[in-house]
Amino acid sequence: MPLRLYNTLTRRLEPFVPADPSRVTFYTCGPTVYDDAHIGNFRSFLAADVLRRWIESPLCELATDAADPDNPAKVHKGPRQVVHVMNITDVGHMTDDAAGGESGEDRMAVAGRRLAEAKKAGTLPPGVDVNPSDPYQIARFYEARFREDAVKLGLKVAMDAAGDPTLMPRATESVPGMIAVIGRLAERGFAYVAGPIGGRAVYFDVQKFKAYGSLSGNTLERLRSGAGGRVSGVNQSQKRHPADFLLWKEDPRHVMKWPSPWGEGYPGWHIECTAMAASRLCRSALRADNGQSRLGEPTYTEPLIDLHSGGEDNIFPHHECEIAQSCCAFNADPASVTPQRGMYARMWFHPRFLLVEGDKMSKSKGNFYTPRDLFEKGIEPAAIRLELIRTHYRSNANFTFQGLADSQRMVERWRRVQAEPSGMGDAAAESRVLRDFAAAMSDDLNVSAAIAAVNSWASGVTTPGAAEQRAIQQFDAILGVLGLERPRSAETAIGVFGPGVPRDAAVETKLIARRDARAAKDFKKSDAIRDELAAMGYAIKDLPGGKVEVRRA
RNA sequence: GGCCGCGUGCCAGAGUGGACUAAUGGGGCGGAUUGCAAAUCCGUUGGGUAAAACCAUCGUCGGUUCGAAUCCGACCGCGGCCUCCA
Repeated sequence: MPLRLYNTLTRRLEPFVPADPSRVTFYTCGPTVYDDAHIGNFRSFLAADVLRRWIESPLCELATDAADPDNPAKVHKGPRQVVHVMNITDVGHMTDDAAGGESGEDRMAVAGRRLAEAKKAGTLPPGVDVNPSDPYQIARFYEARFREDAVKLGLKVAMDAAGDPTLMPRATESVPGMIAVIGRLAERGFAYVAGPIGGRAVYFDVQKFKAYGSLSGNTLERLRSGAGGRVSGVNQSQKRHPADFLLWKEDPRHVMKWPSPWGEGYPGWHIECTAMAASRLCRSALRADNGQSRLGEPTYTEPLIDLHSGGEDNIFPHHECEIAQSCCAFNADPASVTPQRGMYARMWFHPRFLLVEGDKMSKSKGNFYTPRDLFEKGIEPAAIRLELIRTHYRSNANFTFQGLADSQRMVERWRRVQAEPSGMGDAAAESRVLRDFAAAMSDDLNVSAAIAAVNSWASGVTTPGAAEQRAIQQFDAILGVLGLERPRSAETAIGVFGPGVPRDAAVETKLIARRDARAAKDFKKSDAIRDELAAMGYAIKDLPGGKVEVRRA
């Protein structure tokens, strides 16, 4: 069965039919780097990662004819490569949303102030030396932390980018490409310049693009009325339509600025993705490297890329604007572009938000976690990854500590299937579970059902053999949990201190006393010691060989 | 205020007209194992019965249908967007 996905653009389940099934192009809107990414950000990046891994899997089949998707003669079985690009947004966009990104404070400056305070308070991690008044240093600092977290959680694009940096391009290094695209939009009459010299703004003219609104289900009329009283002031009054969005802002005093035909300033929020996606995934449309950029002729009648993803909040305005500016820069006839013929990307993939313990995640509620927070608690990356991917991407997932514990146990169970030495192996069961797994994944990436298939198969495996190890390896190529880094336990003469549990001499003393009591068959005493440890917040487990594992209860 | 999505058992979470007696995992309960635990393995987990029959159940109320967790309507609750956000 070929892969079907829910396409936000058409609001339908559709077969995924890339231009070239052996080389699929995929762009994911990546992180902003003025703070650490949190688990909600990672849920959406991980959903994209699972999708990418599934398309690369030999188990995945793709239709090659949208009109006849189930025809076995028109199915692509591989081998297949996915070129997956995820950008780094290191241009500091503005805090003041109501004015359309032209006023307020630069987010990178806000981050700098926060870092400066942390530096003063001495709460920066040891070994960190970052100058809080240099926006580039701030961006690189958070970017490095993001890459580290991403690799720990098995984000393949981050692992690949270690060898090929062009897979995770930086917005600040893609400005010439953005300027080229803006220039083309102005040339073709889709953009206009407003405001006085010294404070000019280039806007995209939404009324010139008929299909504007089709991704988010908006119309220009509704956008105009919905804008209401919230859009006011000088920036709005110089626009031709309230939904017109900023492409370039002239502002010579801005913290990050570049020269352009419209004066020294900074790019708008949406243009960076168009430039980076085109220059890395569709080089005939735009080549932009190291300050040189060259646009191809605007002769496209087909989408530039196969697949585009981002969090659900990106649907409007970000992706809506990205579609508009991309089609108007590259398509032969932007007026004839329709959702059914594909706009800029063939398939639009939007994972939903993550809740925490049933609540919206927010700093004020104290339910706001980064992967780092969880690593520090001794929770291993595999458990976090599984917890974040095991709910269907189009539902609001609920992150809970109970769920994290469930995920941890599942991972351990799979490890046993993978690791335990061999029996005969059951090739029939293997082919059955591979088929069920593939059917679930191909059905709009139903990871829960796929995991259910793995679990019911795994519970029937008593003596794993070659067939079982082969199967679990194929599943994990997609789920991506078994190969992740595991936190090490600290081992002493008697204790094995689990992840996140510091070695403690008082605990050691009690363990020794307990061992002696058990040797003397004084179980009353040994049980009392176990209770004391429980009161201190530790759970213990006797290991073969006499050592005792110590974990947090 | 406008637009969109969701609501499943103790919890998480699949299931979108008949095989739902609701997948799967966790938790609970019983058993094996253990000095006792933990971990692991086996069984069980709406009510009812010896077993059945029967009754109840997928936010609430109503409707469509021979048949509804699934389709339609209203209401309630939650989430998203309506130029910060994954």
